[in-house]
Amino acid sequence: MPTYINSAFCKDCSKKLNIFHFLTDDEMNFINEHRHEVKFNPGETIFKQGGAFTHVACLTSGYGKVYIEGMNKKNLVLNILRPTEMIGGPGLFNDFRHHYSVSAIDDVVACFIEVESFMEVAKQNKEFASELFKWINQKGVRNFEKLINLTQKQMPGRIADALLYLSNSVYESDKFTVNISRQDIADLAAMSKESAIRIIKEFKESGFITCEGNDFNILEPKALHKISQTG
Amino acid sequence: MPTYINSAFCKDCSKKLNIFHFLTDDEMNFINEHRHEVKFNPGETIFKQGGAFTHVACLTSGYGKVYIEGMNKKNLVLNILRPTEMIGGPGLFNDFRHHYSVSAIDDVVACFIEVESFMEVAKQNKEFASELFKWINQKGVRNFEKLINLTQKQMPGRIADALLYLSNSVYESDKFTVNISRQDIADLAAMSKESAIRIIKEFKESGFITCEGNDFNILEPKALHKISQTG
DNA sequence: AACTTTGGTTGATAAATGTCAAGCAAAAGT
DNA sequence: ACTTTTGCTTGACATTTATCAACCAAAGTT
Repeated sequence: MPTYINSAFCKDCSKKLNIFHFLTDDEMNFINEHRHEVKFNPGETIFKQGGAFTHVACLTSGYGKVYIEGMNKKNLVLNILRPTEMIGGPGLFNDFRHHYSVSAIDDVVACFIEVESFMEVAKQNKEFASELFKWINQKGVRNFEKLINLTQKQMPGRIADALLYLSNSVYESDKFTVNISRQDIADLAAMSKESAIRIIKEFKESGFITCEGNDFNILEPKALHKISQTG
Repeated sequence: MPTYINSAFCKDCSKKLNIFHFLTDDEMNFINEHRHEVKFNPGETIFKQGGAFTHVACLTSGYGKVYIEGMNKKNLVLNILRPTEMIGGPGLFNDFRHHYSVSAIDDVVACFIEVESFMEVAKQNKEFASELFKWINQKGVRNFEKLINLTQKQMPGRIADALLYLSNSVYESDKFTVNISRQDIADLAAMSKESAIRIIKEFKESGFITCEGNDFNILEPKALHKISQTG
């Protein structure tokens, strides 16, 4: 089983990433020449917090977990990545270090683009640069929301947010089977694993959701929204 | 007393802002033609969260408070601005709304630059664009740190962070007199006013700081650092 | 001078949350 | 088939933190 492949052409995958929409054919080819693909096994580290920011990456298949390694070995999960999502971070154009880690949840294929080439294109192409600004700032808005959610809501509100996030943005269905652990859900909502389990149980008993093992079903999304709003 | 003035020339103030270092004279003049200054009284709103992002601003004198208006009328103070600092936010190149509010702490003069002109220069000048990317991502890193500090430290660690921030980054001295309220300090550390007061009292009793009213003196910065590290 | 308002402080209490320990079930290894 | 490990779950408990109420002092008002 090869861990280094270069099967797909950039253009195919980039169709789904609107950040690449404004590239010319030449620029697309340039990017294509400065990229490579890597396969990861479940649990393996794709980006390591503190490490050198040498490449931007793009998940072409599989799920990934983006998390900040915080204090006392505690992680804060920022988001769950699906194909096809780009992975960057605030080290770009800055200190060129990774400020979060990314690990493979299941079998993952990631496409790595050399950061110099990526930035060169960003400097050449104004539209691309604008999209990049937009992309970075969208992440920024999401982090603001996370800051408020995690500091001003109590546990039921935070778990409601986490479940709605998984349902709406990750698995895109009311019914979904998670491939992340309870600890990951807890790290998404910034609480202890035990507390997360207890709140999920409460939601189950209230009839807002069903949950057998890793199978979730959001029965009353409106109720969860309300809990999220209330705090 | 005029509230609309246009006294200073852009170039003077921009010397201190390294983001403007790479502008040509023409670009500088262009910015200069598309800016205006406004005076604010203490407490007045400079940027309003949710409002249209029509201008980037720069504090030319006085102190400002950047805060997210969260749930249940609770605010989260992101940082305290001093002259000469630029104010933007993740609405730029994105949805062109403000995602935080900014208010004047004391008498403030702010210089507003039209966002279209600002972006035009960013698209023209690659070096400026790079600096802008860097600036935005530096804010992003700081927000990551805030996310960890506020979700993974308990109150003493968070107050230690707040005091060190005020000492090192805002008033730039071990001895300083705050012009913000106890509530603001609490909002900086994401806790209730009463809790903030209590922790400050504990630090006083431990001999780490002195504090009479608004006069603070950091006696043992190392002790505060340790508390910040421990959580 | 008397009154009101505002921000700061304190104590008592209740609520929220984490920690610890134990138990359980499924999966993995031998 | 047995053991071991791993992740999930639950209960009891301790700690952290917010809330509420009262009080105080300074500053502003009448």
